[in-house]
Amino acid sequence: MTNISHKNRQQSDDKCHSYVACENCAMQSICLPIKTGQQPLKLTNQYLTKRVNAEQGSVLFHQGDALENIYAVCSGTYKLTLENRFSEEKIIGFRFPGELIGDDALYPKVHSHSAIALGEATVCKVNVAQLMAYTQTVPDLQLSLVELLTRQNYVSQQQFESFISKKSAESLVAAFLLNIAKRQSSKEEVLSVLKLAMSRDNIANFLGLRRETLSRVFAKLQKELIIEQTKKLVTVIDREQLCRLAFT
Amino acid sequence: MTNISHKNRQQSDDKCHSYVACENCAMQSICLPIKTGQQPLKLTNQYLTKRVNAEQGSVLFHQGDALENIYAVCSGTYKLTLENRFSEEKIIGFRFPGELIGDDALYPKVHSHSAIALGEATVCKVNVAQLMAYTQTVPDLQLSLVELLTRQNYVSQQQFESFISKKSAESLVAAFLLNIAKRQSSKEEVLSVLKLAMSRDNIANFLGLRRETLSRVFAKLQKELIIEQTKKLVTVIDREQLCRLAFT
DNA sequence: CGCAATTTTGACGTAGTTCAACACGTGTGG
DNA sequence: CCACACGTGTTGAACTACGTCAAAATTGCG
Repeated sequence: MTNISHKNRQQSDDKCHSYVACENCAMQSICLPIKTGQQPLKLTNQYLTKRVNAEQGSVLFHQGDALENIYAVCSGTYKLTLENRFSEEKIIGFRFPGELIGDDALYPKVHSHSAIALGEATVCKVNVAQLMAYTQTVPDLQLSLVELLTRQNYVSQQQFESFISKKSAESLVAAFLLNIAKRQSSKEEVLSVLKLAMSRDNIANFLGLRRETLSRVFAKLQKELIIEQTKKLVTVIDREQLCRLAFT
Repeated sequence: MTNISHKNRQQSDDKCHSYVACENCAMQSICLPIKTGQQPLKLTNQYLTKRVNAEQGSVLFHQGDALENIYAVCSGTYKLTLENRFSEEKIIGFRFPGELIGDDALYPKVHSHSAIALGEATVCKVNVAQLMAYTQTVPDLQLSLVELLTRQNYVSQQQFESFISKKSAESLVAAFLLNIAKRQSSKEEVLSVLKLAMSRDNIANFLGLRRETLSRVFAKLQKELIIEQTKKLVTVIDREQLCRLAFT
């Protein structure tokens, strides 16, 4: 069951959320179908719900849910989790503004994981049944869907390859930070101060490390003046060194 | 550059290759477009080349090559590899009959890894440019392509999820053997004798272990009467135990 | 402020790596 | 035909990175 809160909560002392522009969103190929020659708004409104608010901890879908919608993050961060046979949580990914959630369920029509907001967030929602209905009649939309799928396949592949080749805890962490930096940056502009919405436990869980190990790695990187950390903010000081570590 | 040998080499003392049936192949949705209402042969012949022979070590494409074709394995086994900045090989997957190769390059149009035959093999070849040209005019083919992509996305996702939950060497090996067994088996029939075309070094490389560690794990599994190994043949004796180990 | 959750630090155990030696099969050349 | 190299796989012994356990320090929140 989808479980999004529409309540407009007061922004806490978090910085204001920055919303990603549609032009930088992975969903754009099916949200901005200008090529269709139809009124874009009129068409997309049939299956697209824009900027739905979600509060901390709210769940877009649960592992095992039938596929109803796919989502694009507008602001905030989501974690994707698997649940062990004995209800241990395993984080298999994070999603940042401009990235898709739930699209990997298009084939078996069932979500293989859960998606949970880490803090307040907003998402755009695409109803799959309605989208599919439209692809039947609008050929260009189908083409856009192919494009979306191939791009997404590529993203998954990239992540897989970056993961499978890492060995030491240090290189995992380095690769993680660089990956986050890249995904939070806009095109051509490299971000060096990272807001991490997730806890250290979340990161350790995702990377398959113990929280203690992660803590020690961060401490080491800080001591070597490669990064600077102050609670949820991590600053990349020596990007080159970090790259070197990531590819070791 | 594609690099397939058409020479009909004498079968060595390997067992005869078993070719996968098209009905069990991941490519079927675009190879058997019976729904198109056209002469299937006439249509698919435009982009499909069936059962091309490839010899041991031959390369379908290199990491960095521009995408020309995607392939389905008919017989034999392929390894997919990344090359390190200093030419160490990292194996990121194996492909068995009925499975696709190169499809993940559909988006950036460049292969992110190499595909190399482990022994003699045959593949079916789909020319992407021609396929794409046809999808423009044959809507059902486009739909089939969407289906292929979503299924493939799903497969990647599954593999990623199995990988990211980092585990002991023993459970990695157990999961690997079960995975191989499942992929080499046909529907509903569980295979217990596995022909491993890849060397122990290949497996160790893929799993991120040292060859010595892998050897010790195999020895332990054999001592505990869970598997039986005679060079390239591995027999799963106690499937249940193997499952238990895989999920630990 | 005060309590709970998160993060860090230290001491110690262990799984897997590293290094080195050996065993086996296969191909090559004298 | 044997000698030798070479690729592949196995085994033992020492080493090390990460996990485990326990406790302290810091942060966040009512």
